Amino acid sequence: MNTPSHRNRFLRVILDAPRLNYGSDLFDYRWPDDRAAEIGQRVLLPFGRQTLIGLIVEITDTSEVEPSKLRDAIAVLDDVPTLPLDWFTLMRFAADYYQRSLGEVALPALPLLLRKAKAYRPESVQPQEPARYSSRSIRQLRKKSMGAAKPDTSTASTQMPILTAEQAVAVTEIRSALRGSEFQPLLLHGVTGSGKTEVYLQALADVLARGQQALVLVPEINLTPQLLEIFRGRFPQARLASLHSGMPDGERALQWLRVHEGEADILLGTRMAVMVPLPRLGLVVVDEEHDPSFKQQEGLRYSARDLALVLAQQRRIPIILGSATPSLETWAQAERGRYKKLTLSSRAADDAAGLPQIRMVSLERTPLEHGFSETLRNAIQQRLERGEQSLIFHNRRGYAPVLACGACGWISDCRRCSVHAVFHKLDGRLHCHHCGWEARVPKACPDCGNVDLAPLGRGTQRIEETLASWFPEARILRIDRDSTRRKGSMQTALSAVHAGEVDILVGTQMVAKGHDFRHLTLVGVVDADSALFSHDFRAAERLFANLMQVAGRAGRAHKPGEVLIQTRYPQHPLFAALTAHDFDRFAKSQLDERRTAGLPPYAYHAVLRAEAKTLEAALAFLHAAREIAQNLLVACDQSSTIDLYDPVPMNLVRVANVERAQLLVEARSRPALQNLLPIWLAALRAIKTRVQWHVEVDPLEI
DNA sequence: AGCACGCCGACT
DNA sequence: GTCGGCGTGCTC
Repeated sequence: MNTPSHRNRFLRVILDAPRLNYGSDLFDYRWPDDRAAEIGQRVLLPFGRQTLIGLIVEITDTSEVEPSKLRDAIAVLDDVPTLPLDWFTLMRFAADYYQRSLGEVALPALPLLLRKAKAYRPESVQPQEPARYSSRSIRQLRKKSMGAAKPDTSTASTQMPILTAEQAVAVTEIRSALRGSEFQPLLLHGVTGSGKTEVYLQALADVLARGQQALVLVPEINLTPQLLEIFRGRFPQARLASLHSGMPDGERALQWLRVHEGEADILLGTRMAVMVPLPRLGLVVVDEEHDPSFKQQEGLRYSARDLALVLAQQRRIPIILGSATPSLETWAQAERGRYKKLTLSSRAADDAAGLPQIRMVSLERTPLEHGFSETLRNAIQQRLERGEQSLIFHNRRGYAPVLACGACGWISDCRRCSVHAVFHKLDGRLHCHHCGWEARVPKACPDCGNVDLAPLGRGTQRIEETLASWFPEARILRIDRDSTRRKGSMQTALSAVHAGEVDILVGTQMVAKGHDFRHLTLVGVVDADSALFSHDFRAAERLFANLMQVAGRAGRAHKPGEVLIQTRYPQHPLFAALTAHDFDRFAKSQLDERRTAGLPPYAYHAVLRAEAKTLEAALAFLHAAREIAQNLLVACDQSSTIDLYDPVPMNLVRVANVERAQLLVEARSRPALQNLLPIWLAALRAIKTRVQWHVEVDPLEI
């Protein structure tokens, strides 16, 4: 409603409507100048014929927008504290760095309930007074949280364990960094079991004592309950909040609000937690900082680890990056002295088992039976006899990666993707792990009618079957995405392992992460070779991290652990470094290679990806884009700083009937890359094309 | 995201 | 003749 008795100001807002946000995404609305409004408040707006919630980013006296187009904002919402300027600073950084608009970054960072205009209805008020809007769902949320707020009276022991000398040094350094109130990245490099968590806990105790908040990021949803429990036991008085994508909307909004309002002291969460406003933030912890899960793989492709560093820098506070196998980016920074390196080289005092013994099982001359060497099979047998647990690690779910016809060569391919469909024996179906396509296993070969279709290779289901036939008396549990699809099933499975109700655990990457199995003394890796000669320059880094992580599951609580890794290349230098537990050596050789080849962290990558119905269309767009970039580089004399590669089909060229291609941009200078991208993308947006495209800055896979 | 506009095939 | 397919473009 227009109120002619007042003069107008203009609210400049960003909106939660992604496709708008290409180019400029600011919209102006009229707002009477006698009514409260400030930057960082949410505002209810008429937009087309719908009502949306926007975020005020500017308040001005003038507007460039044609007056006939301007409309009145409906109401400024004050049901949630105003978003602070320092939060906008981080959102602005992320938008600029990842080449998105502020709206695309800032609005999705808010919980859905705070973006739902439908929940807002005008309240009946005095005549003359402007109507008030208050959201029912937010009020319900607050009511619910009042009821749920239970003072924790548990008598959990809060005594600090005795630290190793290295832990003590690390804690001292972190304490001094906390006192310094300056940006200080600390790399906590410690093998599994070396007591990184205890160092975090002592740092957190300090932060809590200072009345500050801490943000703790973990890579996996599954790791939050375990760590929350540890925090709760150690800090019974602290107010804990957690956040991950598995949470229902209401719960998410509640946790977010508690943190934003300063009502929570520790926020433990997955990558999204880095986007939460924390008014009293004193410390950031990124656990398993090398983990690829910190990089979001769709939408805004941000690295939560990298944004956490920016956050710490902006707020002038320390940040702890913890890992047994730091990313080479982080390692290089530590080597240059930009991050302070804190090393925990031995297993903690309460964990007398020492480092697990890692042995390579050469497959050069050994005959395999169902994928197992005699050595590995005997080792499992031995554990069964001793009543100890074994973990068989295999990073492939399903029964067999492909089903094939021996007669004519037919192979089970996905109809919509350029990959094989995986044979799942349990449901008798073929599954595409990329697009979700599935079909019944054909009774006979679709091409020649042969009824003998054979599974080729193996997945976790087949390994489980093999072990069950060899060890019929053993209790075998498989943990992978298929077995843990139901909510809570992962926790149930983990409890069974902890309770000693499982003899042999078969699992994918999922079980390798952070879970501490006390009775596990053997880890077997069925096939370590598939990543060894990959074209992806980060494959070795990932393989080393994965193997080290899974090896870390073996031998805790006074029982020595053994790790057997089957390979056809036992002499490979990666394995030599692995068996010696020598990350430093591995990192040095990798960094030397990267430096020579001019790859990250000595170069900076961005990729332009195109998706279209035909590969030709995608490639044609990329060729045009390359031409534009080339001209821009010549114009600003940067041709020698930035290399534009030839557009190529992506490794996985077709997914869900969409053909994909990409163009790699490699820069020797980060600023040069960041200067090129905005002008290049502006030019690309002007191209009229039906090709879908996006850029990714710092891609993990190219 | 919604929603309107607009330009071609197949139908009560 | 109209109904409706979804490509294109706009929303302060």
